[in-house]
Amino acid sequence: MNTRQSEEKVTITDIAKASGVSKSTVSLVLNNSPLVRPATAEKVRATAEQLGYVYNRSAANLRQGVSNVIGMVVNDLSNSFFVELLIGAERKMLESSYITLLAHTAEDQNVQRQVLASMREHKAAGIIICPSFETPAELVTSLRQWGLPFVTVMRAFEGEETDFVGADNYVGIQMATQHLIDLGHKDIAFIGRNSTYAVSMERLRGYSDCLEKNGITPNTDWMIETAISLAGGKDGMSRLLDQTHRPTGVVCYNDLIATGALSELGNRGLKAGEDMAIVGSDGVAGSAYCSPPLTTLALEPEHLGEVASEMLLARLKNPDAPPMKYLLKPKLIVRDTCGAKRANR
Amino acid sequence: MNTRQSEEKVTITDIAKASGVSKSTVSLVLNNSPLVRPATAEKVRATAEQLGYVYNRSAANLRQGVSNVIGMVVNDLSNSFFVELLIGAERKMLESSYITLLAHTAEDQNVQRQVLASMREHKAAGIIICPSFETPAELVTSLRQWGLPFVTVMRAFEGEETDFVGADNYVGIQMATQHLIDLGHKDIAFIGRNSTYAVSMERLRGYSDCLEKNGITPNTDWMIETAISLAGGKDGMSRLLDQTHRPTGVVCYNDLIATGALSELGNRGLKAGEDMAIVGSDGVAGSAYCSPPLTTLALEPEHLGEVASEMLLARLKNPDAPPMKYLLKPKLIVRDTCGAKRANR
DNA sequence: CTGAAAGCGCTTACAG
DNA sequence: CTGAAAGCGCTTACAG
Repeated sequence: MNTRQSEEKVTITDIAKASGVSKSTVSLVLNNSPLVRPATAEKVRATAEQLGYVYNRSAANLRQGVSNVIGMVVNDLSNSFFVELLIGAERKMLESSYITLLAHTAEDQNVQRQVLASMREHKAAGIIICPSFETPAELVTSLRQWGLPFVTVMRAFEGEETDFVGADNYVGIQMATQHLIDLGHKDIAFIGRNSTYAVSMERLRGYSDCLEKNGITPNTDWMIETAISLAGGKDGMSRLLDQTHRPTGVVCYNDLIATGALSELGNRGLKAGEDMAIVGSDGVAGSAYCSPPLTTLALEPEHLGEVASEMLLARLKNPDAPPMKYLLKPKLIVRDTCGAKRANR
Repeated sequence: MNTRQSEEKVTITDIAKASGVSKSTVSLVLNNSPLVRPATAEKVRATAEQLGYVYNRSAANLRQGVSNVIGMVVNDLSNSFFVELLIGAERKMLESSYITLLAHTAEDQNVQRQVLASMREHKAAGIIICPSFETPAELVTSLRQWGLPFVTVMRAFEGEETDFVGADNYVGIQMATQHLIDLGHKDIAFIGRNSTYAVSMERLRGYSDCLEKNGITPNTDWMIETAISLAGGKDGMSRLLDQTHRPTGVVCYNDLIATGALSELGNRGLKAGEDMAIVGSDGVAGSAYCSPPLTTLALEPEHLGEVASEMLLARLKNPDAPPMKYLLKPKLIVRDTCGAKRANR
């Protein structure tokens, strides 16, 4: 790269002059159009390089009416599940020469509104959104009206058919619950009930239905309402352990809750997998390094992120295709906190 | 918002016509210029709203030569330290009405080069960068040549005076090591040596110097080289425990390593804080929920992220100010893995 | 305080 | 395969 010229801004007009072709041809070359003779293209590219040319995306965006940025709206980056999802999605986008405009809403509706508006102003080509708590279904209407393609991740909008990537929460939690039952547990609690949050209710229902299917009457005292966080998990376990009649097993809403619960167990000198069986959900990278290693459900967040990107890319190519859905079927990862390995000895 | 009109794209020209002023005035109003009479501004704003106007940033960027996006280049999102840093930085930027273009390099030089080039094309107003492993100092030259303001986070460039936000690694690790020595340990190992990585060498030096200052001869067999990851920590601890002469305390490069080490300890039926004293570094949110809770160094990643944003914002306001530095002094957080609480009983 | 005019750097039909 | 021309929607001096 020639350092001197790169200081002054060089445009396609300069390249055109220097290489003896028209602006149009330069533009075509820059966009890898097959219309240009290879020899010409090569010459143009060499000139661009030599002049220290930098493509100006703002100009292209203005002209074309869209940009090559993809908005990524994430509700909770303090949960590694969403971080891993973000990593997968971002990597895939980069491979397709898009770049990610990130916004962390921290479950705040106002922030979500603000960033979405900003992404619209930036002429984002599309949006991947993990909606924050209690996002009204009208958001879907707005996004459509704006002509902004989007795929929804993990949290579906009630009554709306949108492109969606998620996991089968109901089936997953049933597998987790059944696993505990198969190990001989009858007194099983659930930590992470959150009535304002559809996914929580879905998982709770999976837990509850599974108990009933096995002839066990669900105990509402054991459906612990907490914040979805490490602190919430710890607090939830604490409240559970303070009850006079303790359960022997616990299904946790997710790995964050499970990790917090494990921590409280340790504080009380109790051992997961021996004194109490614990199962999480999500299969976050850290779950394998809990002490003891956490039995959980693999939801493959990074994979889900990649799928979300691919789906959005497909949507951009084909705006009128029918709504797409990807529902991952969780797999049980048996590690130590459920006690299965001990039981097998 | 009027739904019908928002479908066709309305521009400032439309607003100008509809409200009986010139384009210039509309532009001034949109940018909150004090030059416009309040009554006029109000009228213009109402018209804009009514027509369903959407500001077109691409046009503004083209005209102004810069955008309102800030590039955030992060080396390792699988380390919560950087995630928390990102959260802090992003929130601060949003408050200042910037929006974050995120790139995760996953310690890959090629990806880093690619995303930086892309951010340049997008006319990013500035960059916050946590450089990936072995980033050559020439990157600084490029960035300067490009006229792209940036602040470097955590990893400084050797021989380059750049705006920098980081922590005093040397002093921090000495505090951690001294804490173990004060608890009576003499045989202290270090997990997370990585000779290609300056921060690791800095922390290793803090550990080593602290031992010597206390009349203890450092044992190179106990300076465990590993990947900086959960797996690396687990593996490092495993190799340490396989040695015939085991240490009684371990200083870990960071919380990721410490968490992995804790996990291996648990697998072997050993208890941190009793059979082996462990200290981490970084003070990631999850460190409080390890089992047992991790004694570590508070580096306040979220705060560092905020500081990085503020520093970049200051730099944008004042391009010619001398280089700025922020070096956080770590604080020791005593929890359970060091055994101090037991010792005090 | 407000308006008329120029121009930022691209892309895209349209000719040839 | 290549060129001339128009225009995307803003902002910014410059007048008044």
